[in-house]
This record gives sequence, C-alpha cells and structure tokens, in this order.
Amino acid sequence: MEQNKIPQATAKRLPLYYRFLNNLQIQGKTRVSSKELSDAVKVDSATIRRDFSYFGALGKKGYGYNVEYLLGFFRKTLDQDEITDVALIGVGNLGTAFLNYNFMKNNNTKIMLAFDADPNKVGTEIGGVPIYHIDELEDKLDGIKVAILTIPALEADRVTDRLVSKGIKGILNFTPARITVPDDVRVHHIDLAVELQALAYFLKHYPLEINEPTSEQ
Amino acid sequence: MEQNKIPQATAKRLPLYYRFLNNLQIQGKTRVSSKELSDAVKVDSATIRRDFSYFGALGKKGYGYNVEYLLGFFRKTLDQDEITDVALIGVGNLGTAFLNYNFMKNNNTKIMLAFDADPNKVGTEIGGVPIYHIDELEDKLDGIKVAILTIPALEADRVTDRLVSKGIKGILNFTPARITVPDDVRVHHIDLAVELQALAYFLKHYPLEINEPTSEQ
DNA sequence: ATCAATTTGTGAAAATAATCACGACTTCTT
DNA sequence: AAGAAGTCGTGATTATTTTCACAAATTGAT
Repeated sequence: MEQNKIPQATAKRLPLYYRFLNNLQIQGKTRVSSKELSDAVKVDSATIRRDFSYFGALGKKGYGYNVEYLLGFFRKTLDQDEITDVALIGVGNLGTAFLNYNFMKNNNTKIMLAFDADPNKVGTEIGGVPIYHIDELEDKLDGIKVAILTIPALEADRVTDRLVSKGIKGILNFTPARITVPDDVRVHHIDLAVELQALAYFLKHYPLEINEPTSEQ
Repeated sequence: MEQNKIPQATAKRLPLYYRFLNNLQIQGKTRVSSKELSDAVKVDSATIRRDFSYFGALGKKGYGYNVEYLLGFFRKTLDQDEITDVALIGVGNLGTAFLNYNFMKNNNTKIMLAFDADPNKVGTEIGGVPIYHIDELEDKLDGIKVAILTIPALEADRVTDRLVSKGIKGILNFTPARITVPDDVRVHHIDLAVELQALAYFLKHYPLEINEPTSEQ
C-alpha cells in the first residue's frame, strides 16, 4: 500500500499516540511538544519525532504540534472513522473482561459478537454483545475479518482452522498455543504467562541502570 | 550479572522455549531439532539456534538437542526452581482471569495474594488466592517484588506510587495508563486496546506477502 | 566401512530500530 | 526590535536483531 515504508515499530506505537492525543484534546490542550508527549507515553522524544516524520512535517519548529491537527491527521491515517468488526471466541474470564472493557469507545475496533460452548452463556449478552454457540460460528461470521481467541489452549488449533476457513485474516491469540495459519493470515500472540515469566527473568538478570529506559511493551 | 550479554529479544523468548520443551518431554520425545521447534513456536530456526548459542553449545550436530538436557539447563537458567511471588491488584474481570489461569502450574511465578476495593470480594478466595482490601496493601506486601496491575486507569498512578514505596520492582501493567516509576523499577505494558488496534492497522496497511513471517508477539 | 542425509554453531551480512546532535525556524520576553 | 529559549525534522551514527549460508560433526542406512 501507499505507506509501506512505515516501520512496524512505528506502526505499533500509533494507536498509543492516538489515545494520548485524544486525552489531551479532552483536557483542552491545543498544543503539545514531542517532549511532553514523551513524558506521557514513555517513548523517547526523538523517536516520537521520527515516527511522526514518516507522515510528513506535522509540527512546527519552536512550537510543537497542534493537537487538533495531529489528531485529525491520525484519525484518517488510523482509519478511526472506519470501524473494524471483531468476533470474540471464548467467553471465559478473559473473554468476559474484553466484552466489558468497552474498547470501542475511542477506537476503530468493535466486538460485534461472541461465541462459547457453554449453554448457560449462549443467548445472553455481555456488554451489549450477543453470545452464540460455537457451532454457529460458520453461520454468523460473515464479513468479519478479525477474531480474538480466548479459549482453552487445547481447542486453539481446531477453532483456528474454522476461523481461517471462514475468511478471518487477523487473530489476536491469547492462547498459550502457537497456532498455525496460512501465509495471508496475521496472528499476534499475547501470552500472559510468558509475559509474567519474562518480567521475572528481567528483574533477576537485568538490574536496571540509572537512566536506562524504564518501561517497555 | 554474569550473563548480561544475552540480548533482550532472546530473553523474551526463553519462557516460550521452556514451555514447549516441557510439552515435548511430556509427550515422551527425547530429541528435537531447531527446525521442529521452529514449527512449534513460530520462530525462525536460525534464530532459535542463535538464542541457544548464547548459553553455549547445547546441541549436537546432526542430532539436534536432547530434550531432557535442554530442559534441565533452562530450568536452572530461568530459575524455574525458584518461584517469584506476585501480587495482583484489582480483581475485576481481567484480574479474575489471572487468578483462575493457574499459571503457576508450570511456572516460576505464583500469585500469592490479591487486592480489591470491593467489600464483597474482600475476604474471599479465587483460584486459591486470598483477596484483601486495597487499604491493606502496605501491611501484606512484605517481600513481594512483582505486581500485576489490573485496575481502572484512573487509579493507576496512585496505586503505582504505593507499590513503589513498598518496594515493588516489577509491574505488569494492563492499565491503558503509562505509569511513571523510578529508574530501578521495571514496567511491562500490555495494552489490550492498542494490541487490537495495531492488528487492525497491520491488516489494512501491511498485506502479508507469501513467505513473510506470519505471526509475532 | 562408506557415504548420503541431518543438523548444529557461527562468521558475516542485512535489516530494523533507536539515538545523537544540530541547523533552521518560531515563539516569547523585554 | 532584538535576543533568548524552545522545538522540529533529519542526516548520520550506533545499537540491536534477524537472517544467510556453510564448514564441521553426527547419524543412520546399506
């Protein structure tokens, strides 16, 4: 696409920038510098300027960035106008957390429907999202391209195959299983146990130096 | 520490390797090649060999790696014997998911206690973990170095300050807020809304090529 | 015993990302 | 009006991570 030159590391930070700019606007701020933004999002200010620069010259020297303008620009770039419909598979604790989270408020994504195997959950709603039986997957999934996977690891492969057959192109996988998909399907893994273990490992083996960056994703 | 040369990117993958090796052992496999491991964890086989090589020559040419040996090695390296105690702050949907997740089974981390402000939850247990009132934080947190933050964003800064005062050195932050901590405290952010938005962005702007790596964290 | 098939470990190269540092321009203060 | 302070955009550098590709060693089949 037109902007294939944007580094992936930058692309991953865009939603973060967007949310903080939104907060700033709500607070009534009209301008912001890369330094202020840096303090808020914990990303080096030079990195922020570099990130923005991929989209052209959005700021003004000696002034900073106009919040309204920047926000408008990102709204277009991040397709904030165009909402991506999402399906959630597995209404356990984690799935329920998602349904209640109400991402959609400020976001370009919206969970439209959920699936579970538990008959007590099927037919109910959580956070306004209807829950269908997992067997109805193929019937209800038309037009949906993104799925959140919050099911037991053992079922991950089987359900993934069904999702892929049905045309899903992006999966946010919270299962510890590393699922296998065709080349044209994108999977992002978020492995809670690994994250926690990695944090514990870093604490023991990488004592932080003064002035070392203190947070990361 | 002694092994400060290990790249952070490698360190983040270690828990993942560990878990899959564990699975292999349970399945009764005695040997494994970097190629097989690669298929399972979706990390390039050269990257896996490079990762392992930081710890010395763990494999054997023409043979691969001995599962038992490798596992034993990682057990020591990842301190699997030595359990890291963790506190969970905020027993909402997401917090409850963690408590029920039962990470600890195969892991070097264990959630020992949880805190919440809801009087209905205080005094109960979830997944065997006792829930205390958030006001008791200072009394109960002795000796704990790692905390999982699953509270509303607005309370993140205040609670973080209290955790830091009490000596917490690592925070797994599920709050959308980017918290501010001293240099000697490590924070890993997991921002669910950002992850979902980023996935949607990648789908629209980075169409996958054939043979492009198909998954990532 | 021989040889084809495997598979590691790693030097070297390539790709990706972060950071420095400064010229150019803007705003603010007096 | 002039100078000080602030801030961007970016060339250049440095750091980090991934990938290639192949010699060396091992295995397994005949």
